[in-house]
Amino acid sequence: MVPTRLTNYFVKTLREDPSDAEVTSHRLLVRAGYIRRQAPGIFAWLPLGLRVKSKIEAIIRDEMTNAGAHEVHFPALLPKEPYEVTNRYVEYGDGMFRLNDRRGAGYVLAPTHEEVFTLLVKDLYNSYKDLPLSIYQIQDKYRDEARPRAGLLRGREFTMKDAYSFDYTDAGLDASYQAQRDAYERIFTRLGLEYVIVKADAGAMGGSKSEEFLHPTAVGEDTFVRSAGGYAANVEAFTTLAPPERSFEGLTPAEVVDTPDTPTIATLVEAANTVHPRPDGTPWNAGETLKNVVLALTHLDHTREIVVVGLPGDREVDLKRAEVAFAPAEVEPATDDDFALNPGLVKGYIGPWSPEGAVLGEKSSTGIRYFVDPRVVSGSGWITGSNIHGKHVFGLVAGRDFTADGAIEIAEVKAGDPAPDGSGPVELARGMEIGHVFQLGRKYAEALGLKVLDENGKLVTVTMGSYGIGVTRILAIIAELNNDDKGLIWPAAVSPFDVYVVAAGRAGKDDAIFEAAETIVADLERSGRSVLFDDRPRVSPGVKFGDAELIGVPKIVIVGRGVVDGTVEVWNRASGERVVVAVGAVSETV
RNA sequence: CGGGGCGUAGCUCAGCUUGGUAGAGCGCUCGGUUUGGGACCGAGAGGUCGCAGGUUCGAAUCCUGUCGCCCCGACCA
Repeated sequence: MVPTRLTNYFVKTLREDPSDAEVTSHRLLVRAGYIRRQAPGIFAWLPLGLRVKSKIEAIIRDEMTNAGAHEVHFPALLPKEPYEVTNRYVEYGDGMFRLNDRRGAGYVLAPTHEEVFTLLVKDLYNSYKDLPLSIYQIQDKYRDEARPRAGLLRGREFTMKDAYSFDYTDAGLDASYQAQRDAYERIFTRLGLEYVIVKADAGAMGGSKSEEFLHPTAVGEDTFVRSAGGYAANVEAFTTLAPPERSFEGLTPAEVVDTPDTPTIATLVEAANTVHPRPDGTPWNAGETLKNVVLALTHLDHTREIVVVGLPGDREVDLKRAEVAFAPAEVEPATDDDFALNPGLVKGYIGPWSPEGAVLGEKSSTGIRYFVDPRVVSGSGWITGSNIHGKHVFGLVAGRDFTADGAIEIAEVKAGDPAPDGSGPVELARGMEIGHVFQLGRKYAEALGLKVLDENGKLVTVTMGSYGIGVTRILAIIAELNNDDKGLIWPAAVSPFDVYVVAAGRAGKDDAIFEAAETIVADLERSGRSVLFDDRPRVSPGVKFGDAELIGVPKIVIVGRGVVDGTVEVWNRASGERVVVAVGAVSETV
């Protein structure tokens, strides 16, 4: 092996932080000469960056092989037709880069590759005997993000390992899914990345099961919940633990009460305690009111529908959860125009019931669909609007006085809410998605006609899984996690080089230092270590030490003034510890 | 798409309020001194001040427009 010498390696470190980088990983990767920005969210990779990326990819490949998956490689540039068949050409919206060739034919820069993987298998396989199959690639993906940010953490071009499994039975899919999931656990462990496996929303993609691997970090973009008892879920996938239903026995009848000037929950609670205190004297609280929120859904066919959702007054609507609950429709708060078009809704005093009868629900006077939070169980009593301006109704009981068109998970999740599996209260945390395993089911195979003959000679549709890992995002997260005020500190598993050798002397005067350094570098290379050698002849030691720290190779060998005594220093980048070692003993010490 | 900030040398920035022939530090080239924590001296190279209009005898500076970038939010299989 030929050692890599700084005198002719393609790397330049920057003395100051680049002005357009704010996040630590972005700042250091640019400063230390790993990447350069080309356009927002698009980066060029320099030799150091490529080496780290290759290390990560090698670990992924290794574990993909262990999981029985085979590597293939698709183009990033693909014809648009497969994406039209599954309708993703439209559904992906502005997020997809689209372009035309010279004849006007449509192409896309692939945001993900489900379609072409499916078609490839369809092209080659016809029999259940060929299944199961897992294939993967490591390829650049293109997504025209509305706002790329934080350097590599959310780019428009990024490297992803995407794997796809093909089975002809549901049990087979479960096994393939589990194999990938296990491989992910091994990969993230080898990379030294903490992760939480959370239940993810699977609805929109038509699949049955989905889990995300989140790395818990404050810079994360996803909010998830977890309990001490081991439950973890994306907030979109969190399900509410509903209280038990109660009998109507002994419940007082509903009562309309004057509550002027109480358009908000806070004013309502205050008024309730004044004008209609609870018989036993304990104060009413916001959680006992039923807040009815008007939402506007835009369906795929662009029709607009007004719906009302009832939830405890101490909860806000979480629009992300709402999007999932109403998918594929888009959700937004109702506008003044919506209210104008629905005079049956008395703003500030909306409720499912009125003295004249039901106001909300498909079968009510308005016909507006009405959904409730799962906490609104049969037998629960509420303070809510009476659809008369300035009046609320007390003791309105679900199941007795009103019914809804269904329960819906739309309320915000709060710290302390009980986990649905009974494992205790949950806490909220931030995380960054680093992997996603997904049972796609038969959606793509169905759309693209991927079928095989089974044991009985019957055509069956194949069931699929897709499994992604964000390679470049992982690189950024590792950088984000491993640094100090001097620069990067790579874990050995992904460091661009195993050892960094500094010749701390001046060529021409300290030739013994350079000769000793050459010997050490050769020894290290012979022992199988990759070496980055700072052999710059006339650079002062301070600059060399600074660059060594910035670049972040975990083991640094300083060949300098100790050479006269036949010693050098082995410097641990992470701990800062330096130990003196005989020149001949370096390769067994580091 | 909404809010904020910024575009001046390779990099980081000053200059703009109050218009008058474009600056600093770092980096780069040449010569010399220096070498265990980002040395120093001397001599250089390098910028149509994002772009386009306008005001003015004169615009980096004032006005209008436009493009781009960064951050926050919305959005994000």
